[in-house]
Amino acid sequence: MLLQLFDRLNEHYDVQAPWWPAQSAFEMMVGAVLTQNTRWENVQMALNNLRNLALLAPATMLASENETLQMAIRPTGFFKQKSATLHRLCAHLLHTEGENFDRPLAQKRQEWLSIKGIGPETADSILLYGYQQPIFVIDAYTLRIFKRLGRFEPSVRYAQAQAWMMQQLPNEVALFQCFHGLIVEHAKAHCRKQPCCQGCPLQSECAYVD
DNA sequence: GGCCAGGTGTAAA
DNA sequence: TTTACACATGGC
Repeated sequence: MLLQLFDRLNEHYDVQAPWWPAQSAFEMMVGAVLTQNTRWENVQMALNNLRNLALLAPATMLASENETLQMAIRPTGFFKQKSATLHRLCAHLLHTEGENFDRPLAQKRQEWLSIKGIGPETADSILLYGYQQPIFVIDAYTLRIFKRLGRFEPSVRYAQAQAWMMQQLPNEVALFQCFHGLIVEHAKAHCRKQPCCQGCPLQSECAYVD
């Protein structure tokens, strides 16, 4: 049934794995931090600033002055916290450069979660889109849509929602990437405010309000 | 002018 | 363990 939902969305939106809009893995990771509780349009402004300043590489970003970095990412809000998180992210990347990726996925996830400013959604996004690891990303859109569909309890937790999704899906990176992308595109197009609206491909299933 | 956005960390109940 | 709140800018 979850795959049916995937098919339904897939018929309405043009989403191809890996979907995440970025020119490099590092840019993807930076975007994941910057989009925390922030519109993607604002993230794009910040990414353009960083690109113009040649800061879209771990070494140059780590070497950048905190004030420079803060000015560049200001459009995304929370710029003091995020600049510190980005510097920690760069340090982690440079420190673990050249390491083999043979450790269990759960362990790699814990390493990312240990970085202050990187929580479950950001860590899973980095693993799925930056490292092509099979883990499902839960975001505000996912929670909202599946609550409305009556699939999630109103009080559902991140780990619970993630386990529920992954139990029902084949463990495939491209599927996880595509499905999450479809959820985001669908939410942006149809599920911002109202439970449902004209042209919503999930209208027939949408019976719940937040 | 008020509300919201692809979260996270911290403190208090 | 769960809930409340701060963090901040830009667009509608």
